[in-house]
Amino acid sequence: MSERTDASNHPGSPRATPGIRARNREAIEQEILATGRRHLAEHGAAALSLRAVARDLGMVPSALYRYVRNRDELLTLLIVSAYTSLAEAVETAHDAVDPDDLPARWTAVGTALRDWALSHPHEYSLLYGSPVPDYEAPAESTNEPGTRVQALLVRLLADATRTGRTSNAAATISTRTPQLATRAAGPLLEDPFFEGAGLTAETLMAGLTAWTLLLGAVSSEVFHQLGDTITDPDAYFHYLLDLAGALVLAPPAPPVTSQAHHQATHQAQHQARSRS
Amino acid sequence: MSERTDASNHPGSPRATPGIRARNREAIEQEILATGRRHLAEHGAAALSLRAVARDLGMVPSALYRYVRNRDELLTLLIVSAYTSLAEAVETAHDAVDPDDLPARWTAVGTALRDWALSHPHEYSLLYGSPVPDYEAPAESTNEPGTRVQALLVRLLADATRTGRTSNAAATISTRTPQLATRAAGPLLEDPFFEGAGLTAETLMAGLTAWTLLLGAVSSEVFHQLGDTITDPDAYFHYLLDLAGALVLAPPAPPVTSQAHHQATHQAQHQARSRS
DNA sequence: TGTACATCAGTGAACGCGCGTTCACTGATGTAC
DNA sequence: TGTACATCAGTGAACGCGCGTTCACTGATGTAC
Repeated sequence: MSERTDASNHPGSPRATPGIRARNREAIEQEILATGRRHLAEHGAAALSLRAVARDLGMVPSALYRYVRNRDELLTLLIVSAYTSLAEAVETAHDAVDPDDLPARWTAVGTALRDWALSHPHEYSLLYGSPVPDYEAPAESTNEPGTRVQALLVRLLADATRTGRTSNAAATISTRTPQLATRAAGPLLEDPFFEGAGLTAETLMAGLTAWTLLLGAVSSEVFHQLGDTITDPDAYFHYLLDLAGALVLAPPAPPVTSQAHHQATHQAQHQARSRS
Repeated sequence: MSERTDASNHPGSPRATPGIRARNREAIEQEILATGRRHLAEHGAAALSLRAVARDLGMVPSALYRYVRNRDELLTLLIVSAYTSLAEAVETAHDAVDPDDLPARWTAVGTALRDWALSHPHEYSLLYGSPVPDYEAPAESTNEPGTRVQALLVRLLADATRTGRTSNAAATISTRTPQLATRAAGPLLEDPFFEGAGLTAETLMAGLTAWTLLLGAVSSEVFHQLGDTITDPDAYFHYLLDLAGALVLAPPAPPVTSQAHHQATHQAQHQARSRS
């Protein structure tokens, strides 16, 4: 094999050995993605055009077709890239936190999501805004990166369930909640995505509520639907985030005497038992 | 004046008396709006074009400029029209319900909003989805129709506050909520839109939470973000709607003995007093 | 090591499309006297 | 009542723009023998 590659070195060629074409190809694929991302960030998905990207790369438009089947495929690549960027931001924030502090994990996820959205508004729109007309993302390339954040939250729910630190706030404030939860969440619990996490219907639905509230809060801010009346978006967001977290997770143990701590733990375990 | 109009009837003209031009003008303005709406509904805002609308009307494109300054103005008209259509749907549903049954009013508003959104997805996207690129809605024409639904909800909150039927669920499930509420809602309470409703910071923020949750639920459904895992969107929506309502309104008096009803009323009034 | 061929990246021209907007114009409708 | 003029709706042609995509091509890179 190495002989092959040596042999491919024509005399006088100053370039490195293995697959000069393959190298260039990968480099250019990266450049295409990068300028695609830039265009997306600056002008939004609707204005994304193969011609414009080619222009920016100093290429003729038709050249792009060596790398991409058509405009839709470029869009798909960018969607995957955006999901990945978001997921990495969120996972990094999440992993920087004491894994045993469940509310802190929720807060980290929520704030990271919001920060990412505010600094990548067009990407956020592409992922969680109105669908791009006449485009449908192919599930096979989009599903996995598109659910990493949710998967993280399912792990959080699973940890909470396992250690008896889920909240039953929803049932507390609305007596009709449990039956509605069972009806809505029943089939979901058998979905591979949730199966194995050991969630109850109530916990799953509380989690979905928190997620919906989080996305709603971020969307209303990114899409400028708050009007100019909301003067302190930070406070508004953290109110919602705190409330959403409280729907899912039991309140954190207050800084207390060891005896009170004992009680809290006991209570949590009791909850866990009565749930199974 | 009637002489004038009579005089304008040329001999042989079969048309009615007052302002044949004015009549035609209004009729055509309506037609433009109607076909604009149709295009919006069928292809979405991004695909809305003056030329296409003109084509559908059997006119030459330049003719539209007699009625509309440019494309953006048409878009503005359609936005106002969509807001109005939504508001009318919601108000009708709301007014069909016993005004003293606060939870029923909330449910009516929520379901009407969802139904309207599901049957007008592109209009909903235009109002509550990602912003249209390079377009900013002029506040002066958009503000009033764009806040009718929220105004309705503020009235609901005001009624609840006045009769002591607000919920303090948020404070119950998260102890940090009240201070966060004060911080976030403080300036808002002085906004003319909320002033005079007599809301507390907590109630206002609970209302905003409910609204965010409602929009989040509807958006996730209209924008197909639920994935195919959610098999029963009705149940999912009603779970969220019920929960959102319970954040704002005290639980409805159960069907009880008159004595228990007495107690409930007493308790509600106590709440109302302790709040002021 | 050298030669013949295959592969591949990128070019340049062209296709057909739809868009918003301007402009000088015609002919009907309305108005003043 | 009749005439002269003003207003207005709608026409038709044109401007300049950008888009996605196809196609035959050149020349460099890689491969088989």
